Amino acid sequence: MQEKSTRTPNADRRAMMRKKLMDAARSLFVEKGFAATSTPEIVKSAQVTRGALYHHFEDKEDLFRAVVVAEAKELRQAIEVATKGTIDDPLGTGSKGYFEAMSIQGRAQLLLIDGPAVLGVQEMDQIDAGGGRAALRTGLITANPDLSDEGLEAVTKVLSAGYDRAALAIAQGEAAKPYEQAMAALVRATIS
Amino acid sequence: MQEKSTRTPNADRRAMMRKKLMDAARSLFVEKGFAATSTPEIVKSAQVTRGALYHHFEDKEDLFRAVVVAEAKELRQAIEVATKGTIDDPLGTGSKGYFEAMSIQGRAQLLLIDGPAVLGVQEMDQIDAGGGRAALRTGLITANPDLSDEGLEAVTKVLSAGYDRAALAIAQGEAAKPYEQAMAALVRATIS
DNA sequence: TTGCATGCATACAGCCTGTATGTTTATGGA
DNA sequence: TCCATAAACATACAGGCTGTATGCATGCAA
Repeated sequence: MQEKSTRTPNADRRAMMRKKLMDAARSLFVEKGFAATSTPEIVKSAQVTRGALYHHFEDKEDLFRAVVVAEAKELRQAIEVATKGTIDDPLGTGSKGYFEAMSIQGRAQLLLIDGPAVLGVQEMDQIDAGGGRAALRTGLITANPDLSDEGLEAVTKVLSAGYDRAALAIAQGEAAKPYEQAMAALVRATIS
Repeated sequence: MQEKSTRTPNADRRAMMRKKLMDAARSLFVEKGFAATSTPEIVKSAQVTRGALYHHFEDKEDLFRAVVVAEAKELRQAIEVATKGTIDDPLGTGSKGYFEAMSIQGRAQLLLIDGPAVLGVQEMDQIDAGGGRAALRTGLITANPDLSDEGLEAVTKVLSAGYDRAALAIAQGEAAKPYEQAMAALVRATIS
């Protein structure tokens, strides 16, 4: 009479189930895209039932959102760690950190392609808040405090877009170096 | 031996039906996105039946592809027209033409967000071939023939990504000028 | 211990997609 | 002109997916 000795407190249980679903979902979303991934597939991969999924998430999109938010958070933290305590060339360091963090399998697809399409550009902007773009902006300002405040936001956004496209190209198998150099040159030109 | 039928069954009729479906589809895709648009909605809006849709297009994705390809073609032609016969500052002219062409309602969403998500980054790259990016590259080379051939492709891509993000931001209601200036500055820095 | 809330599984209704099948219309040869 | 045929389009159907409703079990608090 082996009682259920695995009496996991509800809070842990909840976190574990969410993680299990999010991991399975992430994997499938990356592999086949959001639209082509069905909830039956996800729960089968996670070895639970759709009841669990819809208990923990509002709907399929909400699960996707959770995956993307977690991904954005990891990216943000990776950049933070990389740039933490760097005194000289924070832009170069941050750039390196960004490319490295974005080389994680599926991350570019999730954050740059499916995210905007499924959640919308506006919401993805929110989710990204404080991510690479913010670091880039402070880096630019630090390197050249004279940068006009007026256009700074726009410059930051388009440069950040360059970084994103570079990361995506690299994720698709293109060589990294030309892109790293291209972005470095653009940033250098911007702050001088 | 049944030889190849050379008959041309009502070509005009065919073109008109395709256009009617593509127009209705474009409108709904822009309004609600690809995934949230159903084929019953599309054909209702076009005042035909799903039979017509599936007669002219393989599936919903194929219809979307047709819409996107047409959109990309219009963009390309608009840029061509704008830059045609410009002697000085072809980059500035092309830039202006690009932004103007990208201000068409829904175009940025279709080409920059839904396109890559639905058709994939690779295929969108094909579809865009000869579009703004090609014009940008030749413009860069013309302005400064010394640009290293090695990294030119990468530079072109990240700059092009900047243009795209700028166009998207403008399409979302942000002011155009800061973005136009930011891109002009980046391009200037690149060719000098 | 008891009653309730939470966690999860099962069942169901509605919609959507793609295909198969039927009907009309136009075309080009006889 | 008329007919055979392929294209154009409409209708019907099968399977799958989403989200919700419902039911049972388990942890928790009183």
